[in-house]
Amino acid sequence: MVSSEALAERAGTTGAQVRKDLSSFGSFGTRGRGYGVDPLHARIREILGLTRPWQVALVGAGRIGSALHAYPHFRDRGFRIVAILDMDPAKIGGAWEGTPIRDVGELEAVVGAESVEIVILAVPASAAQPLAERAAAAGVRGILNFAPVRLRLPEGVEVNNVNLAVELEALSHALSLEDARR
Amino acid sequence: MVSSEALAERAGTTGAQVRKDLSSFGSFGTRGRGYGVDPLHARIREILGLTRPWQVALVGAGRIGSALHAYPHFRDRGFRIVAILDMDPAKIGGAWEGTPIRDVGELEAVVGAESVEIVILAVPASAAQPLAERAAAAGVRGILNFAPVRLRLPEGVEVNNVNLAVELEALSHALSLEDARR
DNA sequence: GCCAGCTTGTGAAAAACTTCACAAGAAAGG
DNA sequence: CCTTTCTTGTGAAGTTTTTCACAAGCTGGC
Repeated sequence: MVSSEALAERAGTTGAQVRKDLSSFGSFGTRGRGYGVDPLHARIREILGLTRPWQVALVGAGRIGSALHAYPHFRDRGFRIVAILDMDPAKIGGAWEGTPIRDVGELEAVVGAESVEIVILAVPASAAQPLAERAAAAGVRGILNFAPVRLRLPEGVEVNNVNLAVELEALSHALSLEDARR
Repeated sequence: MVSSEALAERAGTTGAQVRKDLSSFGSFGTRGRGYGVDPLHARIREILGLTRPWQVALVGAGRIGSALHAYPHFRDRGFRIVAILDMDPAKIGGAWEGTPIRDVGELEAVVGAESVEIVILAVPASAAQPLAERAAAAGVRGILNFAPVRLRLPEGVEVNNVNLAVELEALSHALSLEDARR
């Protein structure tokens, strides 16, 4: 068992916050005892939609793509990278750990054939928008976008942006504030 | 010139929000016209602390480290990766684009010699906490942490976490919600 | 020089989120 | 079986953030 307070300490928040958040998905704690770790874990996996695997295509076989492909926590949580696409002829025809790198021109075909629901976009900023549009048109439901552009896509396509420069800039801002306070 | 509404559209928010946010740093728009692009850009760089370069050490020369080192937008914004550290003897002694890869045992020495203020931590989860502590003790002020652990550090050290698995999980959650609505 | 048309900056209102605080319930020990 | 101890779940209070709405102010044209 684990208490809301113990969870809060690990997550960097308060017990009340943890309880409020969890209670919005139903009440599965036990008063006086806390939350059972296994049931809680199972429930969170359910809430996050991790109880079934997701078919993922990796678009962009550059350095970021390479890092993401090797990232063990994706596979752990049921994200299956079923295809890798790139536009560089030097890379097309190669393979990463058995998964072939295919021509990005085949995007639509791959999405259809492999029932791809999520695309990880790890391409240069200039290539991102058209590729995202093609993926969306081909039926992809979610895009994890590493390109530093805000994608404009039709309603119904979920986009999650990761902008590495912004993360460093946030640090820079925080440190500058410190400096200014002195 | 650019209006708050135009900025808002690009950023995915509202004009009122943009104006409130900007006004908290002083008023540098012109009524009836909007904001001058160049002054606005300069002011934001100032606010983010990007008017001077930051000395950065990259700890972890794996795939993520490699992607980050090659990421052009860091250098663009004044983040100078002045040192690369790793624990793998096969990598130590090598170099990336002229920057030598050094033994992570030299962390403290490097931080001192190069006046490193920011560390990018791109190491496995198990190695992150001790390395973060060492960096903090050596005088590093900010850490950009890619390891999926919550670092516990003394007050005054800024930490910014990037958790790639969480980003995909957020997508998964959003798509599951859609499914549930049907 | 004045009027018309825009757009900022900002109080006030509304909404969202967090914290407080405590009744309700569960378990362990006697 | 009763009492003590602990921790959840949740209304209410408090705080923060966002939206609304409009006076203030700039610019261009006449």
